[in-house]
Amino acid sequence: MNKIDHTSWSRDAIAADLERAIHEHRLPPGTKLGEDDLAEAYGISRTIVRAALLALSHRHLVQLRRNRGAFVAQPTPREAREVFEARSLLEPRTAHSAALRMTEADLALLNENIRDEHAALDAGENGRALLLSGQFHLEVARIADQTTIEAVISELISRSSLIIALYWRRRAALCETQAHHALLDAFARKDGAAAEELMKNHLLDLVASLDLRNVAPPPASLREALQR
Amino acid sequence: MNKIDHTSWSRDAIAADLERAIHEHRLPPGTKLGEDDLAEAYGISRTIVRAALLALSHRHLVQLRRNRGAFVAQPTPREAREVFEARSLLEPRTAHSAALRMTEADLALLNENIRDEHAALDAGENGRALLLSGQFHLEVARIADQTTIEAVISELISRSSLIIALYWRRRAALCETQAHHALLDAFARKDGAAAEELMKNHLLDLVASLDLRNVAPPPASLREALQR
DNA sequence: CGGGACAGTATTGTATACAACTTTGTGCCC
DNA sequence: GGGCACAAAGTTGTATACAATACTGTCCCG
Repeated sequence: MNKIDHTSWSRDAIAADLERAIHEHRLPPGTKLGEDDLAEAYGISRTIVRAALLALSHRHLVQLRRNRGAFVAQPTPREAREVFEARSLLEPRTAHSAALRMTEADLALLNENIRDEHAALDAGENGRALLLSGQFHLEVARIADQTTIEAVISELISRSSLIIALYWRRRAALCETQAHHALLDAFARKDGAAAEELMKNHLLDLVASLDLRNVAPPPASLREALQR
Repeated sequence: MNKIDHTSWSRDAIAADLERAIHEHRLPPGTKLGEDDLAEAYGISRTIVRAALLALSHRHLVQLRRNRGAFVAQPTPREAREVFEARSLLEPRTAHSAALRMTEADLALLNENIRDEHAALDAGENGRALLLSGQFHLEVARIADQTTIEAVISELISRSSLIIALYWRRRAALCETQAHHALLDAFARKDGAAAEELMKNHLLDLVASLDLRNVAPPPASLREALQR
């Protein structure tokens, strides 16, 4: 693997870099993240890589298996349901708060985000579109000015990206940006109740677009499958 | 510091041990957690201590300051409000679900928990009582069978303990166990709506019992105070 | 030819050595 | 005596060496 150009990677920088790659589906669920590989790729020692992997494991993006290594997490159907259950408890009310606090600058930012997402979709950059879609939700939490809830939602969004990688059914990504457009309208009107309802339905639509029948997620490797 | 007897402490065991000590207020907010001290106390090298501290920092129980060390976190009044805001979004609905799924064994467990809490209070073991009070809330999430939400609540409860250490006003701890008793009644009746409402009010009471006027939390040390 | 034991290889787990930084103490100069 | 520069001590940050464990391939035996 080529060395990634960067003067000096910190633990957090590496964790963020990996999280982004996971979020964009460049590192699909089950991918092994070898310590030596990563250390060489980033040009540092395993010490920092280990710390970054530990950080990602606390966000449930990486599964650590003792003496076996780190793997990009593979949420089960149950975990997938739970993640969206949690999001539906947090995000609608957060959208409500955000609507009431919305400024012109915030609206412009969200609008730009939607535009970029469209552009990414048109260019066939699905990973980037997914990342931007997540950023939209995160931005809403930021606008609601709830740092703590924002941190929780941030993790849930990243996990949602893994869930989508495993269980996405429809290819119709249009509904995504449309829902965001509708939310933006409600935000522009500072209509908290409408934003709350739209967010709630948006999340329900997302879950509905998943195929969570009890098919086991693809194993990390053929070997893994044989061990069961 | 004396060496704590244990054949071999793992990273998670140390993190759990420290978290418990923080939860019970044996390690008050601002306490410096020196790596050498902990390594000697647990009879292991700094490597594992660092990993445990990193884990705790991800739960916002420990604040890591580069080149300065690890300190038991000192939530700001704002953070305190946000933590209870998050709890009030998650816990009432979770209590609702729990009520519908409640079994006799669950009821017995919760009942025992309340009894222990009473006993601890009578014995003047306030730290232990606080830990048990937190466990009650965590147990509810477990009964609701929502692992993901349970993990989030677990962190919020631990942080709440730090908040209470810093901002607790009333000494009247009676309301605590009374609220838990009322919840238990609703659970026994499998009355989800009542449980949801009781939990909501219980959390509101908790916030109301805090003094979150913008007094800065006590500094980690005299030195810290002078630096500002 | 199949299966199991075993050795070799590769990867992770832990401890430790050293570097970098912060803090603390001392002394000089004004 | 106050303040600044500098030196010393202590603590954290990072890399690396070694130990422990898991994986892979080979050989031997039935």
